[in-house]
Amino acid sequence: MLSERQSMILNAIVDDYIRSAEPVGSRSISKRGDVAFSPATIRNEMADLEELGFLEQPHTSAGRIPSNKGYRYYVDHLAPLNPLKAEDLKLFKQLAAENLNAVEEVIQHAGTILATMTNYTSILLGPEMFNTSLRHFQLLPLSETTAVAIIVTSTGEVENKTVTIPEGVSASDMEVMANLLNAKLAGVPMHKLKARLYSEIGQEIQRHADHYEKLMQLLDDALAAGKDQKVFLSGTTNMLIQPEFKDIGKLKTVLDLLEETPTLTRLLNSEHKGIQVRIGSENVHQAFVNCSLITATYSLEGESFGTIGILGPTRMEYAKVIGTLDLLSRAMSRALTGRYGA
Amino acid sequence: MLSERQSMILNAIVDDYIRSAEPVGSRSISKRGDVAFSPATIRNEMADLEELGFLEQPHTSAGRIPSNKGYRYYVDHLAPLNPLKAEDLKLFKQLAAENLNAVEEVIQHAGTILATMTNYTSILLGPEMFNTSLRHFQLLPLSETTAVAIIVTSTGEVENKTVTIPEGVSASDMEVMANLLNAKLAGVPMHKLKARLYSEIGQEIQRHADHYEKLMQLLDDALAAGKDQKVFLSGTTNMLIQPEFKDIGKLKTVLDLLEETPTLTRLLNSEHKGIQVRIGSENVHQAFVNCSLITATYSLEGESFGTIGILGPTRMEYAKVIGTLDLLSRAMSRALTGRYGA
DNA sequence: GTTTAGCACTCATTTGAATAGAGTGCTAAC
DNA sequence: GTTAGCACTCTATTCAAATGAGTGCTAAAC
Repeated sequence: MLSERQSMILNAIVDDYIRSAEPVGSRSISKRGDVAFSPATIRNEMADLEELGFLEQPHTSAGRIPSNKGYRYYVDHLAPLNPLKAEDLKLFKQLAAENLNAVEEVIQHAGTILATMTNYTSILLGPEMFNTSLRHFQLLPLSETTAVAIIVTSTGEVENKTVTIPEGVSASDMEVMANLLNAKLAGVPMHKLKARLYSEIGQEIQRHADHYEKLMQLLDDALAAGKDQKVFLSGTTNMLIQPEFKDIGKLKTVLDLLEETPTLTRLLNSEHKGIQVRIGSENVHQAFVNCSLITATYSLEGESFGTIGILGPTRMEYAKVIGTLDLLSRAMSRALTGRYGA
Repeated sequence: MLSERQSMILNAIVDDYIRSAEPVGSRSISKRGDVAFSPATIRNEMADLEELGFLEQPHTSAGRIPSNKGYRYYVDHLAPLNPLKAEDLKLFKQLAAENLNAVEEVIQHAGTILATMTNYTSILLGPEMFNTSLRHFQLLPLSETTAVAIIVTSTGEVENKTVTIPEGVSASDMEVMANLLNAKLAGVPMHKLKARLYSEIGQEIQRHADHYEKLMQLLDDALAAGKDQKVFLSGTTNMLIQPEFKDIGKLKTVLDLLEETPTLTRLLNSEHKGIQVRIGSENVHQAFVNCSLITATYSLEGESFGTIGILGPTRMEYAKVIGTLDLLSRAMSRALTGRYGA
C-alpha cells in the first residue's frame, strides 16, 4: 500500500511526534539521518501521505501529525519490537519474587508496575466468573433479620453479601442449606452455580424444608455475591501529565469515565485473546476519542482469566506499551498458573 | 475583636468570594444592600481588616480575598446555619429508605450523596477496629501451602487474607484452631484480639499441638486481616471544576495524595468528635494548603465509629458543607445503630 | 467624629499591530 | 526523480497603548 520511502517517513513522523507532542516538519525528518532525502522530497511525500489519510495538518504552516489511520499503520506495520530496559525487567522480577499470596494482590501489584513503567494509566480486570469455581459457601446469621453470605472461590477470592433472612427461616435451616450447598456444589464453576442450584438443590430443599420459595430466594440472592468483575486502576493521575489533557474539560471526561466501573468492565472485555490496540475513535466510547487503549489477556492454565490494559493519549509509546503488556500478561499467567494450577 | 461593621463586611466579602472566586471590591459590597455604607467607608474598613490579617490583596488594584484567618473567623462567628433545600433532604431520605444491608454499602452510598450534594470530594473512613468485635473466624485450606483466613466482624464486615501454611501443619490442625478461636474469642473487640490470642489461646494450643511457634505465627498473621480502616472516595473529579485547580500542577498534588490511602486515613482520623474544620495551612499536609477539609464523626450506639469528610478549595461553601455533614453523620449514626445496635 | 464624594494613582488585563519564525507548496534547475 | 530557491501562509511572540477595576488619600459634608 505504501512505498518503502513513505513507510519510512511515516515511521519517522509518528516516532518524532510521540516523543515531542509537536507537529513535525520536513526539515527535522530530513535531519534525523534515517531518511536521507532533502526536505523538499519529504514534503512531497508528506503531502501524499496526508492525501491518503495517514497524516493531518493542524494548519497550513504547521508540520504534520499522525491521524488515527497513521497510528494504525504504525502499530500494524512499523512499531519496532521494543526490548525492555534492564531496570524495567527488574520490576518484573519483583512481581515473581514477592510473596503475593492472593490473586488480587498479584493483580494490584501488576497494575502498579504497569503504571509506573509506562507513565500511563493501567486498568486491570479481575477474574471472570467463567474461570473460577466454588470452593466454599457459608451463611452466617448476623441479627434476627440479616445474615452474611460468604463465597470462597477456587482461586481464594472471598466475596460476601449481606442478605435479609426471610420470615420464618431459622438459623438451623440456614446451616442445613449451607451444608447442602457445599456438599453438592463445591467445585462447580461460578457461572453455572445458579442453574445447578435449581436443578440439584431445589428438590433436596423441597424435601427438607417447608419454606421452599423463600429459601431458594435467599440462596439465589446470596449467590449473587462476587458476580461482577473487579476493576483495578493505577496511575490515573498520570493522565494529568499528558500535554493533550492540559484542557481540563477533556481531562474530566476521561477521569469521570474511569470512575464508572461497569462501563470500564464492558470496554475492556472482549472475546479477542492476546494483545488488542484500540486507537482514538476506534474506541466505542466517546470519552476515549483522544485516547488509545491497549489490552492484553492473562490466563490460568490456558483459560482466559482476566484483562490488563493501558490507557493513554493516542500519541502513545505503542512499541513500549505493547512490549510491556505482552511480557506482563505472560508473567501474570505464569504466576497464577504456578500457584493455582492443578 | 471585630466591630459589628467589620464583621458584616468580612462576612459579605467571604460570601461574595465563595460565590464568584474573584477578588471582591468595595463597590460591590456597597451595592449588596446588607452593608449600607459608601464604598469609601468600606474601603477604610477593608484596609483595617487587611492590616489585622483577615483579608489579602492579590495586587494593589485588585479587590480583597479572605485569608485563612478570614475564613476561620467566618466559620467560627459568621457562617449562617444553612437550612438544606428540599431536594437535598430528598437524597437523605433515600439513604434511610434504600435497603442497604451492609455497613460498607451505607458508607459508600453516603459518600456518593455527599459528593453529589456539595460538588466537592468526599472522603469517608470505615469502621475503626476499636468498635467492632469478632463474630466468626475461619481458616480454609486452598492448596498444600496456602489457606485463606476469613474474619467476620460484629457489623457483618468480611475480611480475608491468604496466608502460607507452615510446614507440618495439617488441615485438621487448622480446623481445631479455628474452632478454638471461635469458642474463646468470639465477641472480643478486634483491637484486643492479638493480646487475647496470646493470653488465652496460647496455652491451649501448647496443650493440643506440637508446632506451637508455627501455629501462633499463622494465627497472628491471619488476624492481621481487616486491620486497616477502609477509605471510600467519591467525586474526586469534582476537584477539576474548581477554578483554583485550573493549574494542573496543583491539581496533581492533591489528586496524588487522594490515592495514598494510608496518608488519608492518618489525616482524617482525629480524637476530636463532632465537626472539625481545617482551613488551608491548618492542614498538616503540604498538598492541602489550598484546600479545606471538613470532617464529622459518625457513631454506633454512641461509640465513635468512623469519619466522613469533605475536601474542597479553601474557598468552600462552609455553611452548606457543615450543615450537610452534620445531618448526614447523624443520619448514618441512626441508620447504623438501628441495624446493628444491641 | 464619622461618613462620603472626588480624584489621582496603580496595576492586571485586553487589544491591536508589527515582527519573527516555522513550515509549506510550487517551480525551475540539476 | 530529486532538490534548491522562494513566495506565501499562518501561528506565536512581542510591545505599546488603551481599558478598567479598584485603591488610598484628602477635603468637604453631615
